[in-house]
Amino acid sequence: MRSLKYAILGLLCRHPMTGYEIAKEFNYELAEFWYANHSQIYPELKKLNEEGLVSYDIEISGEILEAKRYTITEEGYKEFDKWLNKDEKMQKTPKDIFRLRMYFSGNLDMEARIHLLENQRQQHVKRLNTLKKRFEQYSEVPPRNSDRFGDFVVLRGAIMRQQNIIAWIDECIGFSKEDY
Amino acid sequence: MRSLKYAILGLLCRHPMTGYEIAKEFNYELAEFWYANHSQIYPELKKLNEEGLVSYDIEISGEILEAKRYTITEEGYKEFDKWLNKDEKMQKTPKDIFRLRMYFSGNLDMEARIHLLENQRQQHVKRLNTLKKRFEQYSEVPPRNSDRFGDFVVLRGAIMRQQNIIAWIDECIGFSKEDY
DNA sequence: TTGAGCATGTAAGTCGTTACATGATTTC
DNA sequence: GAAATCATGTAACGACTTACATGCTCAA
Repeated sequence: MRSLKYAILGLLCRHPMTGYEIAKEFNYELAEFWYANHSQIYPELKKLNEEGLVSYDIEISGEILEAKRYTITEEGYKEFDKWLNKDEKMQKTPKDIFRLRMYFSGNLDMEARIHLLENQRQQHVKRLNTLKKRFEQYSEVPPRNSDRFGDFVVLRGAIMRQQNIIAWIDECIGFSKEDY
Repeated sequence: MRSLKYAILGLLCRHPMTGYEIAKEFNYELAEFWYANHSQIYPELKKLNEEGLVSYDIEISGEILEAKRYTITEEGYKEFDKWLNKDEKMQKTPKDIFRLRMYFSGNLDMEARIHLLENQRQQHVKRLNTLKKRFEQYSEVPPRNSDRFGDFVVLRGAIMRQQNIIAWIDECIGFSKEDY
């Protein structure tokens, strides 16, 4: 499916970037729904360049240190736009190790089960608070044709997702504590 | 991490199964949070057998057709139990192509964006209805030390997750339609 | 001068998908 | 007799992770 290809092209639509900057982006804002390590990004950029979808200029910092600043080409933009407009089948529900564990939780006693749930809950609450903090920067919905609109809706989605997981965990804790 | 290993061991804790049956399970109930194809399962079972975590007996249907029915060993159960009790770090948020698309939706005009959202919404509603139907079999919460308890909580989690995604999509549609 | 961050790359290995490959049994 | 389902396996490829490998720049 070459998803990484489109993730990179999409970022380059905004403005030219180096591989290093793309990697940072993939480990901060985008990390809510996409990520990649530099070891995947550099080869992909090389490939995109060979395919004529991006080009680059070399920038020098100090005396020697080189950085390749990549720009999307006309052809690259066309391909990205085609992808962006394409209807897609809903993706398979993602694998979730914690849910797998809960699926098998009949093998656990009450204390162990609740311990696992509380531990997971705590981590998700922490995550949620980070997201909420980041959300504070938006005093209103950004213009819908701006880049910030995209940032805004996925951040909102990430918050809702976290809240939902916490609600589920709370239900699970409740079910585990009740006596039947 | 060998997650597939533990998914298989967990299933075999319930009762002995053939590779074919495991594959079916991974494409029906478990599909809400785990899945694997037979091409991954057969080699894994072979490996687990070599490691002494499972054993098998050969069953014959008709005249010739052989099936290997796998049973978890004492050692296999011990390893599974150790894994099940282990606290785990919250997993990275899963990759989500539709969210990636929405992140870049500033490049789309209103009609195109809403079209994508409506299309996705429809698929998620359909999925939700299937899940709700499956949920009807539970008139009450199953005993918490039974296998059905695990089935129940993950199904409940899948329903909540679907509802949440739909709520997010609806918000996105709302934001896209408003005028600023 | 030392450490954090900038910057790029490759290699080995694991995980997962799709396709290839074969054949038996049951049900209509 | 045909089709669906049972049953098992391998091969090739692509996606992703972890580790290896190197060297520069800037600020404290």
